[in-house]
Amino acid sequence: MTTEGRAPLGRSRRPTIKDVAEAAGVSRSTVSRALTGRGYAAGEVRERVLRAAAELGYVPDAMARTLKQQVSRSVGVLVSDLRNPFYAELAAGASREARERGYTMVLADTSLSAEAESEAAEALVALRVAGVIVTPNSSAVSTYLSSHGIPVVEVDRQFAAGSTDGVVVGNRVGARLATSHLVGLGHRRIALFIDETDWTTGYERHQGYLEALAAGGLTADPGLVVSSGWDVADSRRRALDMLRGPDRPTAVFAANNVLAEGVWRAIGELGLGVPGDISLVAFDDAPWMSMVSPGVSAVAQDTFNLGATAVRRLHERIALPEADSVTTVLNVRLVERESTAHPPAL
Amino acid sequence: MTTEGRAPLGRSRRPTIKDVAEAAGVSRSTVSRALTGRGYAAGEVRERVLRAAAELGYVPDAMARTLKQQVSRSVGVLVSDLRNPFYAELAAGASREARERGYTMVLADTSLSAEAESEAAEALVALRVAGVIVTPNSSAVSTYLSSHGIPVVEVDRQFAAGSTDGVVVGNRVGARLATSHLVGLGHRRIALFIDETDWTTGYERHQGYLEALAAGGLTADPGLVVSSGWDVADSRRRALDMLRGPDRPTAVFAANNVLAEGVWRAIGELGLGVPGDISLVAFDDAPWMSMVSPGVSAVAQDTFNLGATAVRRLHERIALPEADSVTTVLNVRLVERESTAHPPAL
DNA sequence: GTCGGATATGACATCGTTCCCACATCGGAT
DNA sequence: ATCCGATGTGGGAACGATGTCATATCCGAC
Repeated sequence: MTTEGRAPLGRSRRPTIKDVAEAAGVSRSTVSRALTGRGYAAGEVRERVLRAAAELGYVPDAMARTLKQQVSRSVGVLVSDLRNPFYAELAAGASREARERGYTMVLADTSLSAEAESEAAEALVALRVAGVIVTPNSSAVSTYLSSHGIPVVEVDRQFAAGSTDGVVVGNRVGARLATSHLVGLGHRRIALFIDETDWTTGYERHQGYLEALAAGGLTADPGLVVSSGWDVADSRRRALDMLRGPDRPTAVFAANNVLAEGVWRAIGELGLGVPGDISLVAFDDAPWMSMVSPGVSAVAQDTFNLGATAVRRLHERIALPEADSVTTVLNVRLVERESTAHPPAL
Repeated sequence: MTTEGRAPLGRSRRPTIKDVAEAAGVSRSTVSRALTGRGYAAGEVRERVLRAAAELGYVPDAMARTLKQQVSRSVGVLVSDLRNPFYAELAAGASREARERGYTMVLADTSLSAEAESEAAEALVALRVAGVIVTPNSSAVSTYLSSHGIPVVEVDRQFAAGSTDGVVVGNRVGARLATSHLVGLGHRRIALFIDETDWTTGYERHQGYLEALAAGGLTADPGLVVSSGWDVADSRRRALDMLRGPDRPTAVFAANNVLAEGVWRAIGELGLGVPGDISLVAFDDAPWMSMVSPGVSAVAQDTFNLGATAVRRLHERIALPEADSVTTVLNVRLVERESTAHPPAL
């Protein structure tokens, strides 16, 4: 609490490199060299500096450093919806990997809105982040960030394949796996619940579904492909409609965990038996799927790893800005639980 | 792609305020005034500047600005585990509120480790964030950050009540609510699953449990209070032990969603009926609790709002650094589902 | 015709770092 | 004695923004 020296150190001004220099009786340059390890600093002097720094509780100003060096140690992470366990886990993976590589993570939840996404992107440009990983809602983000010279990695889905790096999962394979599983059990009327087919995820999963049907010698019935909105409420509503209607399917493949939740709730409300009346398989293995009874079969993706891999890719990209862009595809696997069985006998 | 002027603008250097100034034919000062709106700028000039800035795609460097102004527009958010829906939702709430108030969010997952927490805290000091909200693992963070003059808000649990702000929920009330509910149904052997009782959350929930027992005229049996580890696996193991043992309880109150999951799984594995053989109520209403059947009764906290409120509190604190510290307590409510009923007849 | 306020703009120091350069000292070789 | 490389250290100019201050011009009032 005692005020020291002539400068109004007063209550508490953060110590700067200058304060450390004075305390150690050397110049700012020397302190910088001693602390960063770049350039000469005699053993005894280095020790003195380190001691002074520790004593003052000196923490170098990342802003000033970044400004001078023109490279930041922060990466931006843009995800659609942290409340969805998929994105939360992806962010968790990114966080761990970022920490391990010495990056801090600037995160924004873009709420599936293109506007929030642009705003966030601009903030990241202002912060001069070293790179960004994003689950894009449009092609605008990647374009915008790239135009500002910021490396981008698109995760989960891609809008700018070819011009930016991507880390995705085997959507087509996964969808085929899930659908084939149903076909193999003898189902012939298999519905697909999907939110959009413009994004790569939706498109690929739809394709995988169709491929599996074709491979099983089934003709695809467009009436069985339900374009749902992105939320549980809408999915549930549409599932109720479909399951109440005539000629209902004997199995449903839900293209993501949110849609699966809607379908699951609808099934429960209608008092239908799973898998007795209807089989259900989901893309993306959310925690609840292993908690409910019967457990829901699902295509599991290593979401945590998806985030971690994206940060690794970004790190490499930052090191080699001019290298050709790469899309990494992570494998998925089908987790069979109790929600899938033979269709009911006629 | 054409190189312009004498300076090596070359491929792409980010435009600075100087570039805008030259393009608009004015000085840097004028550009600054025109863009920030602080100080004079004639209508025509302002327009010219804005146009030049837009044309160049100029985005002010937040680093330089922060360095000069000595105040940043970033807040730090430190959470224990993004994979836990509780923390994910808290982060989501913080994110939305941060965006609304014009802050960017620097987030770190501290993995329940004190070491990661300190590291992250130091990074936040280096970044000169305007403030930090944290779900603390120890008292060290708040102390450390405060000593560097950074405002802190502790969320969910408090280690530094009195000296820093806090935003928590009515833990004691909630636990009493849950336990009383069981007592009211006629249960006399009610187990408590809890991970630790050093943190305020654990302590208060334990107290609430005890109070409810006392109010119901029951004597607390220490053998019914299970100190579990923090993960599902351990909780499950201990639940198996207890439920297999003699004289098992007729009801369990799990002090958080992770413990509840362990207990739920154990019950399922043992083939016990809920609520026929055993009633279950949880603190913290995780998504799966409304998905499973029977639904799990739970003390619901508005977790999203918890994060949002913390950011609001932080914002106020930043504005008034010297004001007395405040602890905000959010209300909880008991959501009754089907996992709680009268104890089995003897 | 000069004064003074309003209106506008630019020069320049500054924030906390880094790092290029100049410079100092020293021991040993010529 | 002089020169040289090796070993250290400090001075000072950046980085990109802001904001204070000085200054320039104009207009109307005395």
